[in-house]
Amino acid sequence: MERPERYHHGNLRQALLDAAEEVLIDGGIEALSWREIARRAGVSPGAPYHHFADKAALLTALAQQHLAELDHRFREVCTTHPEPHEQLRALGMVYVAYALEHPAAFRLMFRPEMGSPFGGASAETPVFGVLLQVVRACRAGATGDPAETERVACAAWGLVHGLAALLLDGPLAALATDRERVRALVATSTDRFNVDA
Amino acid sequence: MERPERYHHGNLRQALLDAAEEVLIDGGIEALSWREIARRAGVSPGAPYHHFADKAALLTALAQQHLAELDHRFREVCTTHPEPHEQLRALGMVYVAYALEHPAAFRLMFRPEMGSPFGGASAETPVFGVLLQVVRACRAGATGDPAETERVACAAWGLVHGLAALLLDGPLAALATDRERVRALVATSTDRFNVDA
DNA sequence: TGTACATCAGTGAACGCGCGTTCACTGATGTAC
DNA sequence: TGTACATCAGTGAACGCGCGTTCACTGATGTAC
Repeated sequence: MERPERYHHGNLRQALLDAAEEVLIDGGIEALSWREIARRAGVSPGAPYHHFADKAALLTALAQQHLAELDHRFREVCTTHPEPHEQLRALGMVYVAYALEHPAAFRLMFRPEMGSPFGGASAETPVFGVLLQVVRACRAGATGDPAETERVACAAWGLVHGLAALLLDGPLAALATDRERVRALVATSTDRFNVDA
Repeated sequence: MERPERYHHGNLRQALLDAAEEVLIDGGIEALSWREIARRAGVSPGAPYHHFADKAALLTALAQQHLAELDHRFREVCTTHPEPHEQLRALGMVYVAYALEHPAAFRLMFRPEMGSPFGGASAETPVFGVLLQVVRACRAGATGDPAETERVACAAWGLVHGLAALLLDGPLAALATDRERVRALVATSTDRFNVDA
């Protein structure tokens, strides 16, 4: 926020990302213009080009930053909960909570023009990688079809992602502010989903 | 498409909606500008104002048109399948299929700036109304908590909505073209979700 | 330690663009007598 | 059936706007000697 009043900002790259985050919070995705971001960072509209090739590059970087944070929270969940089924339930809660906590950023990650910052659905994919591991742990020992395991992981993701999406921009928006009802909805959802082989 | 070459178009309102649908198909939501829609309808940029208050009104009407179509398909499913659990499975398939068939329109319905054309999640809500009815039928006879029934319906919606969203704009996009794998994924998802009381 | 100079990271004015919307207008249509 | 006229549904030029990006520039920094 503070104007630099000088050349050589120091770390304009991160400052731009922070400014973009601010814009995202204040005005949503609509407000996310190159010029507005530069304005917030207290810098001329040409300056960002020294750090990002274009607007898309900046937004991609921002989305990836959030993705990394969500991945971090996922891993945390796994260390604080011992049992895989418990982990799964907690992951769902964390996922929906993150979406409600950072609505605009969450939407940004799934904008069609972003080209899916996740990059796919494999064990190496951030966020999904953790989910897949936990689903595998739930099904460990059983002689299940690996393809089915993957489908189950995708379905589990779909479940919580759908809840998040409906709460943010869908007909469940009215519920989003009631933390307890959201909690109950997510609990019902995950409890009724059978991961086991 | 055909230029009118005359005043008094006849049914410009629907022609504009058709043109907007075309734009949506060809260029996605990004391309959906007021001027482009008028251009496609073969009409000057001022003309649409006789039929829609502004751009938002046109887009809302378009979204509602799709919503009505999806609702129609939902009701069809209920008449062609006798058993509620079967209906539920079929509804999931239809929902995801509609999203993949009309990707841009599906996205449009859930754009935050659209203010959710659904309008909520009650028995009167299009699409969800049918879903709720079917979930109730699945749980008929049991002495379940009505609030739980509603949560289950929301969860079921979340499940298929999430799958659709991940297939359209998420990490499952690569799967979207493989109809058989999509089918299997949706089947796994719904089969593993327990609606019963 | 001091100086010369290349490089880096900013400025700010300017570009062309397509946008949504307005407005005075005009031709076609429908109605009253 | 013919005419006068109000109303409806278009035209197309114009508005101001903010946008992403470019560009010649300039001040600050770091390095070599």
